[in-house]
Amino acid sequence: MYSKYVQIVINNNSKSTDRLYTYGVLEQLEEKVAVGKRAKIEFGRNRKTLEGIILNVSYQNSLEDKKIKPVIDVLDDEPIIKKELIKLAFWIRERYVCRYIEAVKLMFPSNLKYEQKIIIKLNDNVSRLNLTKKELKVIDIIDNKSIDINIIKKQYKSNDLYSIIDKLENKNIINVNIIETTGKNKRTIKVVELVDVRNCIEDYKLNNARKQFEIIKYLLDNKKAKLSDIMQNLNASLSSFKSLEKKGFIQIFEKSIINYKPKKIVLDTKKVLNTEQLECFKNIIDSKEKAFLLHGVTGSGKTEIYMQLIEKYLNINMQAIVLVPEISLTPQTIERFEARFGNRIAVYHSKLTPREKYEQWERVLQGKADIVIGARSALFAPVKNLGIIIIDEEHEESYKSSSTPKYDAVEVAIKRAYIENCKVVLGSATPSVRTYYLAKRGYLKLLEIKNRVREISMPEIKIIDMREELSFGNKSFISKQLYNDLCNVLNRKEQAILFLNRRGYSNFVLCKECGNVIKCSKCDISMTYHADKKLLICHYCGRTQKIASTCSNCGSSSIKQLGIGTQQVEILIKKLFPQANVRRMDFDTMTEKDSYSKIYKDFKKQKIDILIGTQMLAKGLDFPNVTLVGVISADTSLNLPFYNANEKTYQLLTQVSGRAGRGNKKGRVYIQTYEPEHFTIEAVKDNSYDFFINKEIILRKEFAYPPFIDIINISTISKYEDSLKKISTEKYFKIKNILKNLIEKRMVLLYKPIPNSVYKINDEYRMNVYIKSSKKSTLNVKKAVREVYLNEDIKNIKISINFNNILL
DNA sequence: GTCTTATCAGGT
DNA sequence: CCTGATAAGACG
Repeated sequence: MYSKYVQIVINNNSKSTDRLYTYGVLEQLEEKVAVGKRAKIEFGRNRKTLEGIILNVSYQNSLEDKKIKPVIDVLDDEPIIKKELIKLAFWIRERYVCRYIEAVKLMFPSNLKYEQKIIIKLNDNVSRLNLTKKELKVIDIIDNKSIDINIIKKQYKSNDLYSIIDKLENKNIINVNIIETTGKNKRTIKVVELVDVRNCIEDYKLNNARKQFEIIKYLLDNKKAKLSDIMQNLNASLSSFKSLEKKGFIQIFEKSIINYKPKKIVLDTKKVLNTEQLECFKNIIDSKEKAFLLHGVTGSGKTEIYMQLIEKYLNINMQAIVLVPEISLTPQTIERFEARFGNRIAVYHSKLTPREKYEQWERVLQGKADIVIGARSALFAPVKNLGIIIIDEEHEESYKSSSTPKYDAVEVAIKRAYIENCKVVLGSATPSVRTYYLAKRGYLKLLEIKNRVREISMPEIKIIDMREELSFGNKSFISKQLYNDLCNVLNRKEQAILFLNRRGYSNFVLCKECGNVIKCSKCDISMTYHADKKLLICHYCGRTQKIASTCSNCGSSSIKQLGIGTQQVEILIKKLFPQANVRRMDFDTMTEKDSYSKIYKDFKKQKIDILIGTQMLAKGLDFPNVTLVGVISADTSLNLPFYNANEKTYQLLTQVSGRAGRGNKKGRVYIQTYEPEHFTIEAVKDNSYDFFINKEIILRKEFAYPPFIDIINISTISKYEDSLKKISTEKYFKIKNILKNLIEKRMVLLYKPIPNSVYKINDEYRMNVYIKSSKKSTLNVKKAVREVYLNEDIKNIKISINFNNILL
């Protein structure tokens, strides 16, 4: 009966449909079906047809034909996911323990969705005679309106609704209408074209219709025009057009437009690579290896290497994907690429509307763009002939997805490169421990650039022991040395950056009498005082509340602000240097769309003397006149309770230090800390990545942390604390039982469910189970996690599975 | 995701 | 023995 079969994943997200279903292909669709296209199918006893994505086509099948339903229609003319990306999706499903559909959905924009709605309408003049009780009940619910069947379902609770609907339809009492949305919601405009020129002028009927005649005249001049334009110019109404169309004079049709206006671009010429750069470039082009780690100090000209690599592949008709951290995806970055490569660039980032995302995606699919630049999701761009993937600042946290599947774009990029047989280059001045270790083990080829491009020396880094400051009687959070040098910088009309990784005014507000700390009512976390708004703000959920003058717990008025934030630094610095122009750049001052570029421009024009901010300004800012960088406190980051706290601190401090001395003047960096002897701080001071990484790798091995083992974390999240505790314990024992053998053999360490470091966030509680697993056992652990946490329905509880990822 | 069937408590 | 609520299972 069927000559072909397709394996389909159904586009719905539920525990038991996480598998492939076989459908048969009838003769009339034989030519149309293909891997990567979407298909319209019937499923179960659903009235609606559903959408599925064809992941495989075969000629044989083990099931009997009579048990197989046919594909109703094929929804795409061309595949929307190419085979290689399907392969990648399968890999993602295994690696990050998610469902097929969750992995497959990464590959195409979310608004590309086929859906059906069933709308019921009561016919006119219905007689209520001879109807059953149930039929009357349904009619009462419909109540003279057009209504979605789901709304009826909610009110009419028994399960025979569809048979009642059928009866009512047969009795001609109601009208059942199925409405399809294809999701191909391109932006369209209506265009009017004159089709029958000779007839229209002479046609007598037009003499009475003045407006219609005007329209014809207008079209005689213009031939084709936008409907909205004519309507505006002639003040005509739609009905005039409709009747002209009926008479056959004009034709109205929809034309899709893409909101992509090619800009005028001043092309930039390429720079000459120096010896070190050239060697890296050649290494990547010539070697047989696919994956490279480009470890180059800040200012070593990695971007120029990327550009020339891209050019190389464009010249042989291949395309490139460039991933940059979300935070660096600024107009400046894009302009830099446009200046080199012109308009054939597609940009992906999280601030695009669904439709804009779709448009960018489609440009790539249709081969209208050769370079895709974007945050992590750009990795899945439907590039046809992929030549190279570049990941800049590969150590950045933003490459790890925070929604399911919680993939790591760096790992996935390497996988994609192997599947598509293309190159992948990971670049960083401070490679992550994971990546560096991969290179050390030979999975990546390590390329190093030790010198800055323009023979600018690295900044001088001074560590300031804040304990000493205290013993000298300096209770302020600005050390004497930093203060003095700030004065010097201002005198020399140079610029300074002060860095503190905590926004707001103070860290928390405490009552000195009873020790009560003001916490967010919805989250289990202390509120941060914001001096500018005079409000307490929760940094987890954004909730605000007024600060009271007395303690809500004991009524005492000795309320104290503890811990410093950027706002407090701003206030102090303005007090210390009233003549200087001081500005702050953090999440709170970035409320408006162009605030970033505003501060950026002002700083560049040297309208700002001292810029204070959070990690936002640690990345990528390149200002030649900045000669001083001050890190107010290195300890906040160093003492975070994560196994990668050292790594993150090293990266952050190195990045922020790199902001100093990028011009001809020598830069200086002051790092204030209470732990100057910490090896991370020492490594930053000596600018020695090698020293840091070797020590850190030893520590990771000793304490059994990634990359030596895998950590899988399962977060259970719920509004209902009691059932959360119950379920998380139940699940824990269940998985403990499955993994019994591995635990006994000490291949797997399973920890009891513990409350998340911030137990309550936005009124939801979180419990975490951590599993440490030897690399050999990881597959088995993942299998068990899938069985216990993914294949069972858990009421009112959300599950989040994280693989080698740090949570909150 | 949607629908059907099984099961059980509670009521007639 | 009926009813309603809820959990479990199947869909190709």
